[in-house]
Amino acid sequence: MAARPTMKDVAKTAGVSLMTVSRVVAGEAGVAPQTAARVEEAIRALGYQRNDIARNLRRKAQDSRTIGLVVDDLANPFFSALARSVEDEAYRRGFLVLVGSTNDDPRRERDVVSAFSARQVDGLVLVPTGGNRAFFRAQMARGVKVVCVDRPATGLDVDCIAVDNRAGTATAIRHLLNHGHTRIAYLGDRQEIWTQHERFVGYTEAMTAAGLEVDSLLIRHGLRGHREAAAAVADMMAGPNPPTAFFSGNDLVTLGAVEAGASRRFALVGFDDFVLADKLDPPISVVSQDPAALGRTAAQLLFGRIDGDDAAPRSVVLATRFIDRGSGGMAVPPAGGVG
Amino acid sequence: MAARPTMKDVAKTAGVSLMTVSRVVAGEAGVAPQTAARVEEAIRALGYQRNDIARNLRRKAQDSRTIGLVVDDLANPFFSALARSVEDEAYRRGFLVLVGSTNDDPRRERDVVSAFSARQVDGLVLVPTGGNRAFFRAQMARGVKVVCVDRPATGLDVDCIAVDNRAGTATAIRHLLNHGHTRIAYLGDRQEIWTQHERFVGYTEAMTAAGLEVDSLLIRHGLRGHREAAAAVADMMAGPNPPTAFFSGNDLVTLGAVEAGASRRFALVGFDDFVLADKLDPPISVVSQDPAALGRTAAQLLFGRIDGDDAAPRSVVLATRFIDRGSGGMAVPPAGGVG
DNA sequence: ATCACGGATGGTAACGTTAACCAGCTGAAC
DNA sequence: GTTCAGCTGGTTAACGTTACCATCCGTGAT
Repeated sequence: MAARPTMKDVAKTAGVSLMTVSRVVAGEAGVAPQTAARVEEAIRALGYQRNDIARNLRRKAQDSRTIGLVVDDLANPFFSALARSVEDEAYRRGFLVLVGSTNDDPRRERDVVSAFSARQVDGLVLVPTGGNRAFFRAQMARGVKVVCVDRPATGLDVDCIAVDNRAGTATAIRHLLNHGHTRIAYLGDRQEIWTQHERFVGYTEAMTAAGLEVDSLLIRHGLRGHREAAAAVADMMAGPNPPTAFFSGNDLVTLGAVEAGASRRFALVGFDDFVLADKLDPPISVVSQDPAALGRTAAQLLFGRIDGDDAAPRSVVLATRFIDRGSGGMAVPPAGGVG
Repeated sequence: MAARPTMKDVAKTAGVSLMTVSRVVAGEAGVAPQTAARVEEAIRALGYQRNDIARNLRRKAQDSRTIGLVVDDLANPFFSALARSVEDEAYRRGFLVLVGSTNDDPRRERDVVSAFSARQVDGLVLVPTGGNRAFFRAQMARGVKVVCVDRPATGLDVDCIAVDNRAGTATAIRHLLNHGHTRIAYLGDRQEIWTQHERFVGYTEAMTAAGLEVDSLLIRHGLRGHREAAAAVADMMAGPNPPTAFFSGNDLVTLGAVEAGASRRFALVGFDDFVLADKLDPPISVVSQDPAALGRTAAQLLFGRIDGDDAAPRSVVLATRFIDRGSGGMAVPPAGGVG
């Protein structure tokens, strides 16, 4: 409860001026060793710690050594892995990280980013919701550097790190086609989420390229979480002429499909790798991406910007990796099709 | 790049004094509606946003509306679920959250907490490494409120939220005993981690209570991550007189055991529930705890402290839940023991 | 003895905001 | 017409730090 000691207190105790204390604390040259020792001693005695709020205010020209990290949901393994690698990069550079989850809600995104910006963050690693275009433009005009991860910010001229969602999905679909599947269902989260849209386009393109029509009865968007996904699968399987294979647009949806299809009734390939995918029966084939690499790259790009890199916005596309574990070959229909 | 507008700029544009702007921005009464409107207009025109760094400096008596969250590893699903619920509570109250991972390294913990404290956080939700006792005492003397989660801070008089690790473990061990197992191996992370120690004690007590000797060949501490755990299992199973059952001290170790025992060669019960545990073959029985509840409770307690609650430190113990999925009944030895 | 110089230290003003007063103005009551 | 209350708005001084400049002292050259 005792008021925190300030440089003034330290100065009084050490019998020197405020400025000398400031110099010692900042590790600047130009202080005699004995004087410095006396100051250090006073600092220890009082338990003094610099107030970085005051410091940041005074030297506002410099950066505040704080960044903001805004993701969809911190509890999601994909985003938490990403967050950890952003935090590691920040720690290496002596930066602090403010975090916020948006829940894919533009209003909460706005709240969070606004609060971060009021705290004078130097930059943001952002998984954008898709809203708040004008708002972000205003933030960037104020000097806040922004780097998008996982999804680009539509209509915003910023750096972006993401994977090639279309190509990754197309590979997965071709894998299913090669196993003889033609009735391949698509399960995805809300189409407004850029990654989901891209993956759906990849699905459509791969199907069309194979000369197949996309059956709208086999398409489900807007699946939030595994429960809804499981229900969608059960629903489709109960209908007439069910699919023989499913493509799932993210890890949670894949989980739902696994729950619904524990009895090997259909083939399944999902986007995003997940823990124990290889230990299931059958092991699940996936399109895998590396969230830690995404986070690391994003952070590095952001710190480059903070250090003054003002080249044109970059767009980094990382590759996905298809991991064939066998689940694409289940329940292959007899040759000849359904005619 | 343009310098951020300040209240001064807004005042000039609106043709009022600085104080009037401050009052409008803070939403204080005592400003005529028309004047306020003029100020609002200027704010919009300039894109003004309050500088909370300056604000916090001036009103240091009040709190800075920022808390720090320090966990072992943000990428670990357990901690990320906890983090998300802490963040939700903070968001509801208009607080910001700084995060840091310690990697169970007291030095990094110290770095991170020190930086948070220099930023004048009002409180900390902390998963303590076990080191830095004196350091934390100093921080708390400065007025930083601390609440520990998952593990108590030994020798520190602070609030703590954790589960009953001994009782949870004992339940698991008794479950295995009831299935006829007597050679039950213990696999855990570093014993210096409080939870691991507690779980080991629970194991020992349950074994002794059943009149069984604890065979040191069946004990492995210090397993960091699933890979080491899998190797430990393989090693034990290859030895003479292998165990018929394993208890694993955390989720990652359980994962390793699953990897090593995919072929149902032994019984297994683990601490911490995990995604897909029920979809494995066999489904894995676990002692489950609720990380979101831990985080929520910790945050609520912390905000209570920040709001002035200065009652004696509380210790909240949440119950664990044993989920029997069948993996405890595998490979039951023939009655009569090993003689 | 004087001067220039460099290293050490101190004084002062700012950073952007708010707390605590204080000064006008209006209008109503006497 | 004076007074006082009530409201609006302004002035000043902080918060804890650092940028900038001034001062002081000892040394060596002239």
